[in-house]
Amino acid sequence: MSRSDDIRAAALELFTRRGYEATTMADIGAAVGIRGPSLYKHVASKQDLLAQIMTATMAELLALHQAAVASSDDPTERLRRAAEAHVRYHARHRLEAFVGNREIRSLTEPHRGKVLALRAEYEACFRELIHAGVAAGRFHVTSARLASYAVLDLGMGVATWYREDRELSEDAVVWQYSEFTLRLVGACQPS
Amino acid sequence: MSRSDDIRAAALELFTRRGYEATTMADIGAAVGIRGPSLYKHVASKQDLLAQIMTATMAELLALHQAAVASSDDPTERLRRAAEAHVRYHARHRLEAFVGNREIRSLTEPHRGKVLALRAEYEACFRELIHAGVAAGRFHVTSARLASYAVLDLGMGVATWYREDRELSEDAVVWQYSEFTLRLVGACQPS
DNA sequence: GATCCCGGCTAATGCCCATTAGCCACAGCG
DNA sequence: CGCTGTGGCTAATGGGCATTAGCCGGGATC
Repeated sequence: MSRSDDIRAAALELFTRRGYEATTMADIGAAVGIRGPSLYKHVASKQDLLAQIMTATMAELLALHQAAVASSDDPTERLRRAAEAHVRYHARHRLEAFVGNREIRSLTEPHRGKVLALRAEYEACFRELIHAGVAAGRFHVTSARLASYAVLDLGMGVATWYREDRELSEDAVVWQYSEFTLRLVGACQPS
Repeated sequence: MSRSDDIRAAALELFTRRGYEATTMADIGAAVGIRGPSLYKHVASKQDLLAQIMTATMAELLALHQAAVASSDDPTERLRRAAEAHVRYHARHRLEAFVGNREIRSLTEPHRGKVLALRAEYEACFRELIHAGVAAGRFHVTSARLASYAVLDLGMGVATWYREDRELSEDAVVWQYSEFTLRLVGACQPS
């Protein structure tokens, strides 16, 4: 289904640049070289397009997170890898991440609940990771909740300003930001 | 002009919750107890409402920043105060900050340029602050640009999740987050 | 008391949009 | 060669929206 994929990609691009509400089916059609109504031969609705993008994004993010934290038992190392996965995803798939974060309010109810649940689960994972580090005396923060918000927000910020063609490589950003994360939770000695 | 202020406040609330595109003039009118068309006795247009909100927000943020950094010569103290002002604004005026960050793409051209210029100026201030600290050997980051993005994103994140009625007081968030900022740039010894 | 204007209202206006209906070309298959 | 299904098109449907026009009550001003 190359056509459907093209359409999803075009929609993603437009949702990112203009927002869901400001994007019309005609716009999406034009981006793949057909008229608006023809899109309905490939997708159920505009809303469905958004739902597909957002659920796939959250599922992928969660899967990457699970894989990252499964690779170590050390709290610091687990958080580092989780932060790396988080930042790398937000850099590499910045369109998906951007839309995933900003268009939740445009999702209608059967889907919004699911996406919010996945997001809450993701947030809880980070909070738990930080909590474990604090309990082990490895991190030093007064509020694990606040620290987890901070760490998550760092990644989301990457999705807003990162561009592939800058002087900053993906690896550079990932490395720096996971360093920021560890400093933030007080896991690092100053180098 | 209490009425105009009420309208701006209602628009701000709705733009935050539903987004600019998804908010109708009728919605805004209903929020202040009148019909949509009657709003035009008080405001020029929906777009003008957004422009007023966004330019006022950026101007206020910049003014607070200037006041904060003017109060010290020490790089660490200047960054701390700038971060405090940044976070405090994003907590106390979270609606304004939220809309200011998310609806830039809904602003049409005469205004968007101005708001983007103000925002660029604000970002440059932080970058300069961090650069100065690095030059003085007080901060330790490989990229002042990256660090400034991180610091700014932290504040913007606050505007997305902060609520006045939580267990976390404004001061608690401000203090924690400015601590995060200083740790992030490597200005803190681990305590 | 007449006038004026402020701030409401309802009813257009003109447009845009998502989605549906119904048509057609054509490619692959029998 | 005919059939069928795929994927395009245009036209219609039904609705919503920002904005404008034009009306009106009522309080302030003279």
